[in-house]
Amino acid sequence: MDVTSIINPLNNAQRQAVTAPSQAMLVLAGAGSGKTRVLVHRIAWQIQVEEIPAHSILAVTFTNKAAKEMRNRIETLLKMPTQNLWIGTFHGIAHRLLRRHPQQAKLPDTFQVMDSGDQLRVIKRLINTLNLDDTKWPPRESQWYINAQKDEGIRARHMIETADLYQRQMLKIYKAYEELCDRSGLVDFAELLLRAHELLRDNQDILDFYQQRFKQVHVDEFQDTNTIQYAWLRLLTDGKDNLFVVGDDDQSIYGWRGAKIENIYSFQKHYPNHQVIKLEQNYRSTGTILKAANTIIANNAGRMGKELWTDTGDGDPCSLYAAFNEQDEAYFVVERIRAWISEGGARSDAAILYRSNAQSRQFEEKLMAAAISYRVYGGLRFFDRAEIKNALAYLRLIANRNDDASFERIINTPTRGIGTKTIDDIRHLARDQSLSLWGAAIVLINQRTMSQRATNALINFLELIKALTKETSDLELYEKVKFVVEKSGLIELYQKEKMDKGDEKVENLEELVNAARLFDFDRENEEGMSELDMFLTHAALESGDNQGDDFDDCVQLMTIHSAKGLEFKIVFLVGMEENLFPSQQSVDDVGRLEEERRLCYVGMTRAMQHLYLTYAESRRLYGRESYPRPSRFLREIPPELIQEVRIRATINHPITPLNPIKKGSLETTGTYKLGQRVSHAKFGEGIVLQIEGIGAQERVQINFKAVGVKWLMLAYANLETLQS
DNA sequence: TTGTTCCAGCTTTTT
DNA sequence: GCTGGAACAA
Repeated sequence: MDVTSIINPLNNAQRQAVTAPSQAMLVLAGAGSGKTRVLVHRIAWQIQVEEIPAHSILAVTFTNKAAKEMRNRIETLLKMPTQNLWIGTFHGIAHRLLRRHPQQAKLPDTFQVMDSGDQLRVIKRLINTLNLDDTKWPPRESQWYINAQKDEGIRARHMIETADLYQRQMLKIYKAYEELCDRSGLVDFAELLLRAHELLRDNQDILDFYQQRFKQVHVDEFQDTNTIQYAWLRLLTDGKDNLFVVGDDDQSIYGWRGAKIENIYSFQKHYPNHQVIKLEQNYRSTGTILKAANTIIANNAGRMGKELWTDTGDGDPCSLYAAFNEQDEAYFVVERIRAWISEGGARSDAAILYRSNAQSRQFEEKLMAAAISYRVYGGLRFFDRAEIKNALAYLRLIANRNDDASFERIINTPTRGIGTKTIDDIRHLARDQSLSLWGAAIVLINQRTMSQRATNALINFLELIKALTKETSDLELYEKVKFVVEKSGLIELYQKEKMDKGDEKVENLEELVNAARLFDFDRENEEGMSELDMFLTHAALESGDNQGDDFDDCVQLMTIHSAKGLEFKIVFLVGMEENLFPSQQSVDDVGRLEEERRLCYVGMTRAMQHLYLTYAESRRLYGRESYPRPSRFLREIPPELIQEVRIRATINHPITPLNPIKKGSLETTGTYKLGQRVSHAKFGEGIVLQIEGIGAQERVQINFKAVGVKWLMLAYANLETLQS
């Protein structure tokens, strides 16, 4: 048997992980250390060497992209297709289980998946129906609350009503929401996971079946799992020590949405026979970048402990640019990118990473002005567009009449004379009699209590849906979509739209038809599902790539969060300012601050060859000028790894009376550097945090061990420098 | 029904 | 200070 292709490309630690006998395993994989490679080769090893049938292997990821990439790489390595191998996202796998066992999961077999936008709309409606003031009980907050409960495995019926008004109200909404979802056959993302967990927990035969089927379970990005995901994994692997997880506690940046870094510690408790392997050799970045990142992350407490290293040399120092303002910052970055391109660098190898999306604008403007093509990640995805969601809502109503979310969405889109009054009546009747909106509409018509006009309009709508259902029943999927898009009146609606947007929407609808035509059933084949159901599920679970075309060579703009897992030759980490990064809302809480620091670590380790850090001394934020201090993370980088870029001579400093002295500049004086340890006769030992002013006005800010942070006039302070 | 005005909100995001 | 959504007027 030829195993050299599986083994040869691996270093020692990787090889150890890949070839280990079946057992619980925790692979702590640092950034750029070949995490995916280990997973891919491990699975290939099990199939080819340990002769575990592919259908007995499960691999779970968080994103569709990661799942796809993993499957492709395994197929390339093994030189064979792997349809039997279960690789998918937590949500995708959970969905598959629910489709296979709808009765045991207590779901109608027409159930549909609802994305978070749908969920929000449903909750918004619900709050209105409950006659609650939605300014006092914002739908977003309720949505967050409900999902947080579900992520912890808590159902409304598990909760005890307390005296707390907030809790009582949230519980009321949660309850009503659960009822509505059950009635409509709607399943949100968190529900997929929770149901799948309950399915296994409450049906011993099903649990036995899958426990026996899956000889090996692999998990990618384990540090991002939440409570219910981990509980589900434990059920599947209960008593079998066959859970292989790969993760990096230092790259846990999704705590705010329920990810439990603690799962890594729990894993070690729950699987006492586990083995830990650390992957610390980095194949991406220069030694300098790694050193800087290592030093920063070392400030976090409670780490598993890892230090990245490389044998490819130090490379250039990291560059730091103190911009005058956010305009100057963007100007600087674009100039550097221009230089990079003129030296033969590819645009797509350059990335601008920021903490929050709002920061992208200056860079877009400057790039546009410089005629450098760029792509901003994280906008609306294809299946999230309103026109697409409308078309899908028609299709969903065809597939499941009780889908209230879709019913509401399209009952008057395009407008067909069904007003708020009629819709309100339907809603209340539905709620009073526990009917779906569709059912309530029929009752309402039969009651003959509405005006003739409203009744006719409503009848027309119901007839339209019935007609669409009937006339498309024998059509191919793409013909169905085409028929619905045209006959629903959506095309017509958008054609009439005056602004330039209308054409685009029509094009998108045509693109939807095309997507249906290209939809690959074999790949997605799930037993018991119609083509339409499969397509709708695909739309909900994979809202389309916001990935740019790989063909386009353009500069990449994205948040640091969305850059996780990617790498670029040259990276600009911009807006390195207090209250922006770390975010204002995270500075008061140690845990959240540490997550920001991990985010910084993630951002820095995206860079392969060169890392630029920039901050602005003045920034317009929310319409007001602010004078932020440089990010504390900058101070955590050893100064010798940083080279400050100064092109200030070419930039005119407008005179701003508010900012007479340069605040928070990181430039070094002759004697003192940031991070320099000093000693003061009265205050004792401390560390230089900031330096400002010139000559006799020169002041330093020092964090004294004994007395805290103080500003001192350098001329009088008589500081003594200490070795660090 | 459409266009206008007003007002809150303002990290990060995948499924 | 800008944006998106909701409320309002015509």
